[in-house]
Amino acid sequence: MIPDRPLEVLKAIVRDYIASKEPVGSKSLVERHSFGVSAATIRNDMAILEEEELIVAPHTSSGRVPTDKGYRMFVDQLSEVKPLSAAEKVAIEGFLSKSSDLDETLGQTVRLLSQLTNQVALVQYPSLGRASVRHIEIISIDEKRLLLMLITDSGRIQQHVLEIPGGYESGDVEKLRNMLNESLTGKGLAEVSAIAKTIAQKSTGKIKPLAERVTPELLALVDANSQEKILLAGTSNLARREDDFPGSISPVLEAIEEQVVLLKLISEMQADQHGVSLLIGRENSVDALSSTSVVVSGYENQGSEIAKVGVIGPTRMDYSSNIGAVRAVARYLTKSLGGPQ
Amino acid sequence: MIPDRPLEVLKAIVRDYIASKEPVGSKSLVERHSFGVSAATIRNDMAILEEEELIVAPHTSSGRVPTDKGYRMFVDQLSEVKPLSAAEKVAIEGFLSKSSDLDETLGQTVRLLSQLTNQVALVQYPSLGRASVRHIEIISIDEKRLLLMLITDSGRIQQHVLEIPGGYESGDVEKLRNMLNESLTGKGLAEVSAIAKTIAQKSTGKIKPLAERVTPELLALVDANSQEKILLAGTSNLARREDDFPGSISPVLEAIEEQVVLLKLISEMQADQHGVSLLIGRENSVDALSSTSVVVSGYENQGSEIAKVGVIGPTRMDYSSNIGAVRAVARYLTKSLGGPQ
DNA sequence: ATTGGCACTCAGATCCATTGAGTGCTAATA
DNA sequence: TATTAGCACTCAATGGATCTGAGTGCCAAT
Repeated sequence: MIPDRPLEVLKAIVRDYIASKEPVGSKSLVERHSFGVSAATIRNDMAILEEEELIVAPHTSSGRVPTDKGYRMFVDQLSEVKPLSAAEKVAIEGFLSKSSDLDETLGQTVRLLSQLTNQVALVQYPSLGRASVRHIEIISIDEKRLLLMLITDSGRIQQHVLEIPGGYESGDVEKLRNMLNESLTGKGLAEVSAIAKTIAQKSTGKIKPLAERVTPELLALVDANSQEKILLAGTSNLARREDDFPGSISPVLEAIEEQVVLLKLISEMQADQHGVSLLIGRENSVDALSSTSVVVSGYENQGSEIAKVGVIGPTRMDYSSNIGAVRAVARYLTKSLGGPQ
Repeated sequence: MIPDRPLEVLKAIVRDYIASKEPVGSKSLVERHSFGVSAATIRNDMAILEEEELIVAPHTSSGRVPTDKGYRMFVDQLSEVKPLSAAEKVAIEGFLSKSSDLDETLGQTVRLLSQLTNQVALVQYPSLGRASVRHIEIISIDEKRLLLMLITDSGRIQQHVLEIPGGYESGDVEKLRNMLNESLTGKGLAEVSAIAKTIAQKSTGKIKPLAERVTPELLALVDANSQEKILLAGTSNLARREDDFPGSISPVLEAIEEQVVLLKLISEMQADQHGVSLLIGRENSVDALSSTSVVVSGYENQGSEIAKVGVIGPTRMDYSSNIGAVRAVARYLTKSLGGPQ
């Protein structure tokens, strides 16, 4: 539909605009790229692009700026993403090497990604939806308090302190723990609810009150944590690009801090071509984020995607390297979880 | 040293400036407050204040703005802080009522405080420095992996997954756990290091390799977590007050995200008069934070201060209500920890 | 000690002319 | 038919120049 050279012109416009932040005109275009044609010809091509709403002129007579649609075409045309530099690879490897628990890993990942891209990085905690129980533990803290823990196969650990006003006997606790583990280990979280209830009912004698105290808390734990969660890093990177946002950045920051919104956004995204999915500008439904783009990729554990990791920044971002970084980090994260975890 | 009326004038200037963001002049001052004297008189008073560097004129002939020193005098004169509104009290009580573990409590606290004050709120995790061991737990995750947990008396829970390439026997694990708990429960974290080492040495037979694998990790756990930690919320509140920062907010945001800097800052602060301590503008040593003020208060567990909670915002902030909110939240937090925890 | 009066200052708003990068169109050219 | 040179036109941005007004500092009078 769109001829070849105009497409090249679009790419050049996007690249120049990303680099300079200035609307780019026909003259500077022929200077910086060797199209082998004159500025007038480029102008004709630009007329086509404008016709297709891939670029717009901010003011009647100034250079052109890519529209969301223009950026979209640009990234869809992107045949290969910018590979990471050696230094960046070293950074990733270095971080990968330390095996540690999920919390630490995700915390480090998100900071790493934000430094790599100079954008706001985000990582979603593995959703408990598809997870299954690896282990349930009940630990005595003191005479009247127990710590209930739920460990899932994705490595996520949830805990809650519960008080037993009347105290408890450690033998009972152990029995209950064994009962719970026997019937729940390996089960999907969705099933926990039903099973745990029958355990509470079936239990007899001294254990019964304890079981009736503990199982609701266990359900609350499952529940409270099928609640998704996102880790953010590098918010100040957004502020540094202040002038990429019309008016003020504060609504943008507010929207980003609003986990629910972000979660909805990224969970609806489906990976495309490069294993990475992105929303450009108004492609996302959140008004405050209309001048930002989101780049995410899924990361996996045991072969299936468990959550997403990515960055969010101004529409005028370096898509190529951001896509590269997000993809790389997602892969390494997958590897990292597959290994020690 | 400074006569009465000029002091009143200073207070009025601070209040008006906080409310309006406009440099305040003698005329508007006599209009809005009933000093019972003329503008010319106020001007004389202002000359005194300027002499003392409590106020400055941004431009040769415009109204005056408080200096850091002026704000300082203002808060030191503050006899009583603004009490919380009924709605705010309800909010705090509501949040207090849910007993939950430390992570949740702190997370909710920091969000609450940020909403209450419309500032960036921060809460420091209880420092492990003075904490002592409440319980050590080792949980089997699967054949080759153990989860090591350290629970301190402040309720902080630390965990780390460790791999035992050669596998282990559950009996050994239990023995080791008992040994560790017997000798470490109740001990201060500082002592853990020495004691744990002797345990590793004294242990014999089958347990020895396991002990030698586990104790270093335990130390790492103690170590990694005497590393202080801060929780932040409401970063966008800073952005909303963009124009209170000369140039750009981004260096401010960067400084705030830099936990180390923040930690150093607040750990050096000593509570004064209202049980709250504050750093105003350049009173703090971080350059990027020269136009912000920090308001913190300590919160306690078992009678001694374990960490700090507070807000950070532009120097031009409503000190009275922020001090009130921080103090209230610190108290409730103390109560909340004293109760369920 | 306080006040009215007055000359003075200076940031900010408003207006205007200039500049120049960039456009769209047309007629000529390959 | 595609490309190009040429040209008139547009309009944001820039830089004075001028005006305005809030606010000051000072002095003489009370």
